[in-house]
Amino acid sequence: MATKRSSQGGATDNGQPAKKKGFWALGLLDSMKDPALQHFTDDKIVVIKDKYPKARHHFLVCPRLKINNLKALKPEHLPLLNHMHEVGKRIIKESIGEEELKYQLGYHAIPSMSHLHLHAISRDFDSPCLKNKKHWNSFTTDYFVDSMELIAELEENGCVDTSGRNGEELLKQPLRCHVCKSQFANMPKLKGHIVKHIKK
DNA sequence: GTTCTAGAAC
DNA sequence: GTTCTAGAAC
Repeated sequence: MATKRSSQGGATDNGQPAKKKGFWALGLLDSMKDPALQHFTDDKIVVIKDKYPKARHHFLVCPRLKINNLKALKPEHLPLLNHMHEVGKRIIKESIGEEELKYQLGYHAIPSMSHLHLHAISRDFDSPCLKNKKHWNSFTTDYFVDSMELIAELEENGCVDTSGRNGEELLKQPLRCHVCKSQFANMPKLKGHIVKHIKK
């Protein structure tokens, strides 16, 4: 067999160009529909486990309503955002259980995946899937938009404006421990360090 | 979002 | 020599 990379997402391999540009960016919509990945659902939202968790506990809270990004948010979405926040908080707490891990709830300023999704993630960041600077800075710099702050901004201004943040810049920031702010030259050194902050 | 890998960094 | 990052392809 001429084994190229096995095509994902049901694309055929015989020159059938089922591959649109950025097809992967819609993967979240497929994951939402897959009962095997659904951790919790109600009439407003679907909660799935992140396919590549960046910490010991990592969930995505997705509204059933189609909302493309933070820019599309309007005051009418506030009840939904509050609901996502509350359910996300409950689920991450339940998942963490007895462990003494903190957590954070929020959105990426410029997400890679289409469709709005709230990250509910424990703050150990102890995961083999957390591999590079972009991963790290997307959760530990202002690239990560805190859910409560986002809700407050929408309440005050009637919209969410992330144009003040330079996403590219934030992702290139030096690697710093999120607990003690120590700086590290590379990912292995950072990862070796952060586990020391986890109470066992 | 991930995987792969060239070449920079060590 | 090996480790690690970062950019292209997917």
